[in-house]
Amino acid sequence: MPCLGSPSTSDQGDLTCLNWLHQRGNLLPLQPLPRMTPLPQLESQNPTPTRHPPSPSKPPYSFSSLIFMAIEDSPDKRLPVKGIYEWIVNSFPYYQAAPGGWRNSVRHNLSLSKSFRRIHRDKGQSVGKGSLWCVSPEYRPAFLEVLRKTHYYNATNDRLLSNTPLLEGTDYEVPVVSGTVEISDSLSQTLLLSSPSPSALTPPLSLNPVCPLTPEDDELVSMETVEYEEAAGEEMEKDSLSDSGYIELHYYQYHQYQYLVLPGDTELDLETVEILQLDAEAQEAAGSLLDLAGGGQ
DNA sequence: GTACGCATAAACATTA
DNA sequence: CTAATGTTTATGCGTA
Repeated sequence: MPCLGSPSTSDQGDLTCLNWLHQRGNLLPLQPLPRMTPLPQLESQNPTPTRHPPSPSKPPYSFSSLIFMAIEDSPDKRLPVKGIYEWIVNSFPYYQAAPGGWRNSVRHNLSLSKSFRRIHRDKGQSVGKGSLWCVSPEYRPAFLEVLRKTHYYNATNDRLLSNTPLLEGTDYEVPVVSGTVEISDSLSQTLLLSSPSPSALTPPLSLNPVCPLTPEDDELVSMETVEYEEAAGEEMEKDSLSDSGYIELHYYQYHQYQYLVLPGDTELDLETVEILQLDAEAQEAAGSLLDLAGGGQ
């Protein structure tokens, strides 16, 4: 599905689209990152840095945002912890020299935040330790909003930033989204149109689940698999059914209206969908969305 | 003063 | 056993 909102005519969805985010060069600082203390291997490659303070300062992004960007920047929209580490280190040299505690913070965020979901690796594909992590689709708009605000703050406060200790000497501005930015095919499939509601907290029902819980992806636990295994009485991951990926898989968006299409073509309005999402999360391992919908099918 | 979000540290359990 | 990973608790700080 193409990016709704007619990219050629609409600027509205630009910042909610991740075209700028997906492009490594756009996501990351366009200029070499300044650093406060020399990083030998990098300094040797760039012996004459321009206008650089000696050391990289801390990026203006929270750990949650960093994790989000790392996952979003991955081809499959899912990363192991190690992959998240690597992305952060590669993207923000601050963390190359930073004490190791930030890795603890990353893991802490992954575990504690409802924004991220853990996916068990397939046994056959289990190369390396641990699980893969993805972004919960319903939290993606909030992340985008945070990044957008960070972007605007940085983009419109250059002078202020230069006087702000936290950002002093940094160039972490997320580039202004341009309508001419090329969009990869895979990303264009996941572009979402911002909700008509101005509220960033309103889940704007992405067109595709960012957390790729697609049935055809045999590396992940599809909802069909969940239902099957639950029916078979096998022990399931605690919150797998509360994963709104089931809902997201059936999202369609028609112009400004969004519907949840339940199996059986039952359409619900946005408000009902949101209630259902909340209920689904509150009632983890709830047996049936149809039951939540009030008898349903 | 309080609540909240975030960062950080640490202890502990699990797993490859 | 070791290291990586994952969970949980505690604490401090800044901000609304």
